[in-house]
Amino acid sequence: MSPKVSQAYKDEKRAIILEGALHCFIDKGFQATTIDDIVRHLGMSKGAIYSYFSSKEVMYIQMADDKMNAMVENSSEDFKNMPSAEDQIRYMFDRFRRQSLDELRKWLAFHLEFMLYAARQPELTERWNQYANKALLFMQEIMEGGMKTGEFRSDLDIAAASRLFWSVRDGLALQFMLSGEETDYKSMINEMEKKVFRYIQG
Amino acid sequence: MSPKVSQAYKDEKRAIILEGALHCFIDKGFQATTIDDIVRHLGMSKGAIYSYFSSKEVMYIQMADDKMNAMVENSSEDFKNMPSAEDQIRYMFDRFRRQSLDELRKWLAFHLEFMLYAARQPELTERWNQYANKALLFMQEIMEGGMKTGEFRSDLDIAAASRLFWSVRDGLALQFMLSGEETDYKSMINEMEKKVFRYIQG
Amino acid sequence: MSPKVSQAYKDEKRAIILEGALHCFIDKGFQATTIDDIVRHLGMSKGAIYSYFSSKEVMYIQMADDKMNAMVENSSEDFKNMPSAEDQIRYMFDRFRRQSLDELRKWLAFHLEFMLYAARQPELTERWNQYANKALLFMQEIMEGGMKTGEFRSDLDIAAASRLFWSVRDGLALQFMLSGEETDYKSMINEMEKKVFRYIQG
Amino acid sequence: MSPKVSQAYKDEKRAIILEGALHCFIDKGFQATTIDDIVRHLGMSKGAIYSYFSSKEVMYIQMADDKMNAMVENSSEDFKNMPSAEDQIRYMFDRFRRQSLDELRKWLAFHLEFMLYAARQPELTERWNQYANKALLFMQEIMEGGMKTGEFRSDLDIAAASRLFWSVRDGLALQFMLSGEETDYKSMINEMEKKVFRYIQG
DNA sequence: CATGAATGAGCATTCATTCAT
DNA sequence: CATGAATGAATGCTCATTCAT
Repeated sequence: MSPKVSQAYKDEKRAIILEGALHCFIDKGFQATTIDDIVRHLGMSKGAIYSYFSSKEVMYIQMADDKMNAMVENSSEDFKNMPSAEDQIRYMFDRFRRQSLDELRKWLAFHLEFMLYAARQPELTERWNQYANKALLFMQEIMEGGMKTGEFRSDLDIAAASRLFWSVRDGLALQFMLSGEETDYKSMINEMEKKVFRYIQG
Repeated sequence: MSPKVSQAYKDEKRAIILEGALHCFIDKGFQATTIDDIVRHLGMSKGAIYSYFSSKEVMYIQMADDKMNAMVENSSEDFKNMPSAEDQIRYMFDRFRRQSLDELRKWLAFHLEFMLYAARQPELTERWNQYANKALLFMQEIMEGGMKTGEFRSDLDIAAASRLFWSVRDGLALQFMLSGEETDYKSMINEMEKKVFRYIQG
Repeated sequence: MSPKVSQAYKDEKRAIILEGALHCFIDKGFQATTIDDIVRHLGMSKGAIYSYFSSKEVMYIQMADDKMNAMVENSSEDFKNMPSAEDQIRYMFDRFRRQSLDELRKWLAFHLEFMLYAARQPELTERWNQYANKALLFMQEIMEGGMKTGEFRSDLDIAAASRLFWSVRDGLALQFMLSGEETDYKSMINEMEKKVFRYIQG
Repeated sequence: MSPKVSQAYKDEKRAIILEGALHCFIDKGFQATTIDDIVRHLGMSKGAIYSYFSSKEVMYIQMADDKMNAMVENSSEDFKNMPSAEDQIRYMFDRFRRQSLDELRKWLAFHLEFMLYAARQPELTERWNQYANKALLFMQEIMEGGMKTGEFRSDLDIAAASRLFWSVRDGLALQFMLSGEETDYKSMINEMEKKVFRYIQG
């Protein structure tokens, strides 16, 4: 498997490495994962990995970037034919509900570890903030839509409501990070959904 | 057969070490902090530290334990002469408000890093859950009190409300972990306070 | 049964590779130059290079060999129609003068690095010595010529004088390896030229 | 062997490490010497070495610095009671003669390798030039003394003569770097000595 | 034949922990 | 008891060389 491989091949390999590394990072954490762990998991040579990523950190950042972007982009796609803002927000809650606690925990562990990592490196903090803003704007646009159609109360503070939405989502996830039953989690999402709608619909 | 050093001396020294290590862990994170960092910060010998704690990890766990216990205990103390449940909860919000964003961020970074660390070690996960339950119970007791005095609505699901309280608190903190202004943070606490009371008072 | 590629083509390619590698070795040194540096500089594939040279070391040795031989051969060529020994030696000094300090430094760096490299490998030491002897003989022949024509003093110790010539040349170059002005260098060559002639002409 | 060791102990250990590393660097060259080589040669742990020197490069530079300074300083010491400039210069030649070819070769290999290394790093080039200047000044002072006492010819260009002295010394050493007999080397030093004196005494 | 992706031994450096003094 | 020098396994990364396509 060697020379003159297609760009598609390279892209795929790159994705495979990222996926394998992600698996390890989720399993043991970024700092605790060694390159050898990744090598072992992927059954690939060290050199191969380093020919696609110049450092463990670059891999990590790239991975976080991809994940962060995917989150907002995936939603946008599904929203194409949802005219109602309420539907859009209910869809978001559905997505939360669809994710199993197990998945949630892995996702959150990765997410939080990267946040802590970013908190100690100015240029990453900046990137993180851009992502956070993207998520906030995404919500604000939905809410703006809802206000225009009269679905939501007219005196809604969009910025605050958007923050509240994510804050509720993050807080909830954090509560169930280390313990809790799937059913309790789902029912709390329902509870939160009600509260959020009570708040934005007045 | 002299007592050599008193127990009090030992306890104090132990506390000093823990405090110095905490400073470093907050500053750079647990994994990134080296024993030499702590030694340098404390102006103490490596051997001294190792005679009080058998490993860096033991120090970390002990420290987290102390912090977690202190949190609930401190509140309990102040609650002695607060008969009203509403006052007690408002007091909690006051404590959140009194903490500067800067302090919050440091506190949260330590808190989250330890949570991630605990998530990967079963025996620590257990300990963490005990703490989380303690915090939940603490809130539940307050709410129970509020229901008895009629301050809160009678059909309140105490367990859910308690979870909601902490969830709101955590979510809020997370929102402001990497960016955001002090004033925005404070006003969101106020907003959350209103929402929480609307929820528990019906 | 086609000749595929002609020998001439191969020789040319070989020369191109050697030239490109030389550029890199002079720039960064042998050990510090990676095959990738050479590949990048030549715009050629790794495989191509390895099909002409079995290792980086072989390339290096070949290159040094070529350079060493070229040095003496070039001179011999130009000497064809110089009957006077004095002219021949003056011509050598002219060649030194014509080389800019910048060129000299690059040339010397390569030369010295190879010498150090050779010093640690018996078979290369041998080869180096053959070259050194060639250079000495080359000078001795000139001087012998000069003695026959009576240009140089009759009691000249040819071997010593030849060593002295190269020793003067090397020492001078070494003096200016890391610093010094072009003009100082040139004037010292002149000075040395005078001294050498005073010595050999008596 | 451990805590609260004296400064003398540390200095000694530092010197031992430097000496051991020098041995390896001379043997295999700086780049080719691995930390493990040094560890093996010294029978010491890697950590111990790194607690005295922060990197292999720092060790190398320190070592070169020491050697370069030692050269001039040693001579200065011996010159205290040598009133005649001629004696001083003859003493220098004696020192050259006293050094065996074997020692010379090792010394020169280290010297040249460091020079090549320095040539590629601006801040080291600077340091090297300072040393070279020191050596030049050292000679110039001797010659100045000789002119004052009338030992040397009055129209001597001190700067040029000083350069010539070192240039002769370096060129000679280079000639014998890879081959040559001890006796030839010694007799060429004698020859050079004569030439130098003929030059400076007129 | 040419290509360049893959290999993996090798390297400099770090750091938690130990233990001689 | 306290000290801090010593240890050495572990880690991230490099690069000459190979060989499947």
